[in-house]
Amino acid sequence: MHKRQVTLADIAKKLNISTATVSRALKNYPDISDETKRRVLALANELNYRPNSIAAGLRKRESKIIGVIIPEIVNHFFSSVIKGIMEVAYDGDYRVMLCQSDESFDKEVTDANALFASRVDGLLVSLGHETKTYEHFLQFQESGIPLVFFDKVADQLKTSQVIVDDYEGAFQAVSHLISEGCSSIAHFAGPLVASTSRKRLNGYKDALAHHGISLREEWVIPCEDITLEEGSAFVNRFHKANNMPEGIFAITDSVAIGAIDGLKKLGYQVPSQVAVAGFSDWKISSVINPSLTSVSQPSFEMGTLAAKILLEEIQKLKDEEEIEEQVITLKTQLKIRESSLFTTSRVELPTP
Amino acid sequence: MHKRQVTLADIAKKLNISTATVSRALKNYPDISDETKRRVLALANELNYRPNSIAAGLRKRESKIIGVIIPEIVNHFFSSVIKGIMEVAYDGDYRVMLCQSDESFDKEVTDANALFASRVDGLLVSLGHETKTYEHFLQFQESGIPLVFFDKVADQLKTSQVIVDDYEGAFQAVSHLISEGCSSIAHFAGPLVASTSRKRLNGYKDALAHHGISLREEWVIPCEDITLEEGSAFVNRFHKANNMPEGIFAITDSVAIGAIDGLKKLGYQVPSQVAVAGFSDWKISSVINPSLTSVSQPSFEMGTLAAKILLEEIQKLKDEEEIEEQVITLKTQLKIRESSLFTTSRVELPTP
DNA sequence: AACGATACCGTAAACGATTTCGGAATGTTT
DNA sequence: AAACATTCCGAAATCGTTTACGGTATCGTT
Repeated sequence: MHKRQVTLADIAKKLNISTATVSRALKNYPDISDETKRRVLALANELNYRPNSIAAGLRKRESKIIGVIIPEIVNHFFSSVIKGIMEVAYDGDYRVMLCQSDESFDKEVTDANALFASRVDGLLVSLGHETKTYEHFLQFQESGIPLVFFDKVADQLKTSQVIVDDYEGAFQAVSHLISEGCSSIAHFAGPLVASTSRKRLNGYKDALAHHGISLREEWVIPCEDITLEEGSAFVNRFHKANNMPEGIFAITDSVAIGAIDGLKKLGYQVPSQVAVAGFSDWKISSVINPSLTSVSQPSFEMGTLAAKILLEEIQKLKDEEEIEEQVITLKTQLKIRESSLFTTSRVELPTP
Repeated sequence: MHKRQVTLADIAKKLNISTATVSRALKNYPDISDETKRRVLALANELNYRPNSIAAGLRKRESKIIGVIIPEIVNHFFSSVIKGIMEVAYDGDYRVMLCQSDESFDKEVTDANALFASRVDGLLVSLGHETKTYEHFLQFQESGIPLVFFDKVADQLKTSQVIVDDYEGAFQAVSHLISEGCSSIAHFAGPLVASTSRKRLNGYKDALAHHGISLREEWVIPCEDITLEEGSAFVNRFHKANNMPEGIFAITDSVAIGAIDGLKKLGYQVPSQVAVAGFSDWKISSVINPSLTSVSQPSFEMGTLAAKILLEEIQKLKDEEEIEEQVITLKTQLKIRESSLFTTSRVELPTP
């Protein structure tokens, strides 16, 4: 094992005082004389004493750690959320234990158990696609450990949530495509077990209905991996079927960008033949060609907000105050760019 | 505070045995009778007992946590590295405590101290730009806690490192631009305190020298934030000075993409008037227009490798074996795409 | 009957910090 | 001088698990 590290007892012994006094001196308690404080501080500094927060955690029954479970970290949206979480955690003097479920239910369960075993003071979760049951989160609720969901949430559980208005965002994006002249719009959807995917799909459907456009089931294709490749593959499929819509609304920007790429390679003009809109507004989406119309989600704010709510609940728990669950819905913003500016130079497609 | 959670003592009392026996039964020690094990397991299950790894950590003097410090998480390269780290950690039954220094030296120091206080069993670090001194990492070395650097490393410290061959990658990229016909090449460099930035700069310089092209200092501009905007701003600066090079080698893809965007807006043809190459090979780089030539770094492998080395060192420490520092250099791969395919339709620029 | 081997389990001391309770010493007030 | 307040500090319990050490009971062996 490692070399023994400096402890309170080491300092206490050298100064011929008790560990209690050392502990209090270091924490600047009022009932320790300035002289003693000075001596303790000096020696602690000299010996390079570092408090052992594991020991403190055991005694105080708090770890100063918050757990985070997300489906995937290599993802602009989630990494932004995490950044937001980490900033708030840092300011509140909390550490972040990060787990990636990799969209696997088993991993999510294992991670939840591991975080519980680590006695995190609170937990932030965005669910994976496979998750349909929530027993692995019950232990937190039963033990009274605050739990906040964000983005992909568990509606069945009574917890705080921070989500974006996926429905409204999708509705706006599709309405925009329609107002630009698209009379037929396909949707490259997400895996429909995800709450976000379902809400976007509903927004898509309702926008069509609202504008009197009938839904065609074959134009709703759910992605599995949500990749550039899928976007490309789907437009190829349409092309082969000789059934290309005038607009495409994709579950996220990667799929939209893949679609644009596929369309270009097939010889279609974007947006004059097929307009495209995405979701998430990746940094990159504004500089690609054509720049991509997309629904911007406040990912960083989602992270800070979720973390703030969690820390608040942790604090209230300490103070034995009542916790009431909050559900916060953040507004999206439609960023209109070249990929959907349809009317400028509309080119008729051959009728299928 | 939270509700009391089930402990070994609870189980022991109910079964009228000692906590020691319960502990051993749960860990399947051979000197506990099957009957007792059965009863303990059954009750533990019924009460939904969860081991408190904080207590275990204190007693065993190991936390089963590895710390990770990176400059920035909203970044494809780093998030991929983290993904690699987390996979290895997961398989080795370690938890990951993640800190983001935000390129701030003070935050890096605070994070290092916090991770030390949490008694992580090992630490993985990629340094921030501002870091010039390394005292905050000495405590780990002095306490014998394994420390592995990756990407942005501290050469002054005697630790294992996993890096990519930035020099060679840059050399290849610049040589490629030259072979495509660029007789003048600018470099949008990174902050030169970073080891990676310096190596890429050296690769750039040596490639020029190797091909008999003289270096022009005004064509080496160090970025500060490494953003799309900087790439754009720099080409604007060249344009205003009426001094546009035939090729641009950017420290990373975001800067390259920003440069391409800026060039387009200024009316330049890419690559026929100005060729561009980036570094990192972001996912997005292959689908933008023109697709971006870039040096691909094995980020995921870097993460898995660094984590594996760290876990090995932790294991060796336990077994009291000798640890010898390894320095592993991963090869880059030049992905040649449209943005640098110069010769096809070379257009002369007006002489400055 | 005496001894050793084996199987099974308990005692108690760690791990390092925190905190409750209280004690001693000094000063202050009546 | 007695009573009280204040200042400063220590003893010891505590958090929950692990583990070195030892103890008892049972059985087989000679």
